[in-house]
This record gives sequence, structure tokens and C-alpha cells, in this order.
Amino acid sequence: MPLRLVFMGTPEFSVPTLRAVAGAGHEIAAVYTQPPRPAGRRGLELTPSPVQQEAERLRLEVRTPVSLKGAAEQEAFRALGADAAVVVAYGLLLPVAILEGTRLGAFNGHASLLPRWRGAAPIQRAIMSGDKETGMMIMKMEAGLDTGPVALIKRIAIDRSMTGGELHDRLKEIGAPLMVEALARLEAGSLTLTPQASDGTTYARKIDKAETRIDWKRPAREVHDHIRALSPAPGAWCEVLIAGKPERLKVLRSAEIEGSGEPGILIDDELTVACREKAVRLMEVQRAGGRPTTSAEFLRGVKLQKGMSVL
RNA sequence: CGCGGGGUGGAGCAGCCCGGUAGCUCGUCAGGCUCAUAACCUGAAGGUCGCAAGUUCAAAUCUUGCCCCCGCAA
Repeated sequence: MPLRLVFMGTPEFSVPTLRAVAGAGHEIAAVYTQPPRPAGRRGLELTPSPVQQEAERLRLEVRTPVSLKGAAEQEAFRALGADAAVVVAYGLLLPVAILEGTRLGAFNGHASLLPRWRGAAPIQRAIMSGDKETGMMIMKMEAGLDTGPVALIKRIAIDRSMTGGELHDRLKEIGAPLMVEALARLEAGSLTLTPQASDGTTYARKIDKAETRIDWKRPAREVHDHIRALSPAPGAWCEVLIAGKPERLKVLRSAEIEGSGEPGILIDDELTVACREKAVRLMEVQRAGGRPTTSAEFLRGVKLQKGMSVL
């Protein structure tokens, strides 16, 4: 007997799970997602979230409350009479009334090995810190931020060249079947919950715009991790002088290279920038207004040579 | 009407302000040099300069409209 569920999610990361859960035969009573927001370049066109778009494709009922704190919203939620809530990157705090608003509770797909990286940006924080592994976890939600007991874990390795975008895509696909399995066990009454470890807790605070700029005074290893963690979005960047004017250059891919020099100085003709320790070679870049290009392509049009500096 | 950059041979760019025979760095093809090469030398092919209209003796370059791509901001 399939479960009657409420799905709560917003970005692209949530979509595979929505699709998988719906495809597994469960009944989706409603999909909660963040309301359409002004987006795009020209006007302030309201753009529905990826989850909303997918939900409409699946002809599911969509709800986009700005908050779930109000008694009316909570009552509307409870009135769905769902067995459980499935939550993946929803973006709204769930009050206790919501957590307890279903028969079996709310289950969250989270992209880290909890209790490491509780919070908003676990994927990027894991790479930025040079973690060698991470994973997806399905946990039962509690009032605290990502503190609930864990039901299922799937670990995956992070190699030294993996970008945030690549890891994001891997994890969103891993999370979908994992949630489906958790629901199957929940339905069968065989889902076991294990409390999170009491130590090793870290918080993955949201990526701030101010920290996207590359700091060449840090060791090459950290610079490289910073670049790949933020690639492709929001993108780590620096400035480079083109025809005498500073221009923003987003770095999408890099590599650690042996070599040294004053931080921020190019030590060869192949976009290798000296850092505090060793150096980082820019492999793929994107200048403001342009498309992503390999550094070789970029250098054909812009002359940046050994000795010039990168800001 | 949020701010801004851009669409030029296959790639990345310059040229546009100060209209007048399309340039640079690569790639491709042919030949040469070399033990050899992604190195070097010589030569060649390849472009309706996003689309349309206008101004002009003449438009990649000036004017107007449209299409497409992208950065910032949200």
C-alpha cells in the first residue's frame, strides 16, 4: 500500500527525488515549494522554482506559502492527512506543528555525512574544506537544524578535481533512490533510526558573495579547493587587466602546480598564478559577458604573460 | 522598462569613437626541415563582419528595429 506524501523542495537538487518518489507509486497529496521569485535579466519576471515546474508537469497540487508559521498554513498542511513528508532542500524552516503534522513524520534528504555540515551549503563546504568523502543521508527531522536521527547513508568519494557542480549532480541522483528505499522501509515498518554522532559537528553556512573572490595569498591547495567548490555557481573569480582595465574573470576549473612566486603573479605563460604555497593553474575561465572557455582559448585573445599580476 | 558586456573565416580576439580594398593568435590542408615532434620554416583554403531597414559616392564601422549569448544584481 503506497504512502500518501507531502513533498517539500525547491531547487534543481530536489527534482530527482520528487520524480523518483512519484514514480515509485506513492501518492503525492501536495508539493510545497518556494514561491516564484523575480529572476532573469530583463524584467522582474516571476520564475517558478524547478520543483514547481516539475510538479506541474506531473500535475501535482503546488503550494507556495511564504511561511509555515501561521496557524492557517499549519492547519491546511495537517488537513492533507498525509502519512509522511519528504523534504529535500525546501528552504523554509519547518515548525514543530508541521514536523508533527503527518502520521509518520518528516524525512529529509541531506547532502552530507551528518553531523558534519549541517545547514545550507553542505556540498560546497565539503569541497572547500578538502573533504575526501561525503554522501547523502536520509534522516527524520526534528526541531533542531539537521539534528535528526539517521535512517540511511550513502557515501561517495570526492576526488581532488571534482567541482561543486559535479558533486551536486552526483548527490542529487544518489539521494532519489535512497529516499525511495527509506519510504519502502518506513511503509514496511522496518526503518531504523540511529542518532547522529555527538562529535564532529560542523555547520555549512550559506555561501556569501563576499567569499567568492579568490585570495591568492592562501595556499594553492586552499585556492584550488575554493575554486572547484564554487564551480560553476556562483563561481570563484578574480580580476585581470585586459587592455589596461580590470575585468572580472570567473575561474571554473583549476589545477595545483609546483612553483612559487609572489602571490597573484603569473609564473608562466599558461595562466599559472603563484599562491602562498605553490601555485594554481587556471584551466577554464569565463570573462564577464563571455562564455566559458579553456585557458588556451582565452589566451589566444587576451595576452597575459609571465610576470603580470592577477587581482 | 533593474545595471552592463558581446555576436567579425572552425576557436578565442582586434578593428567600430575619427566610415573607404578584413587583421592577430591558433586550428585545418599541402609542402619543407628533422632520428622525431604538439617544435620550426614556406604556402593555401576558408568570412553574407547576428538579421532587417535607413543615412552615404562608400557601412564591420553611423542611425533605428528585431533575434541570440553572457556577466552583475535579485
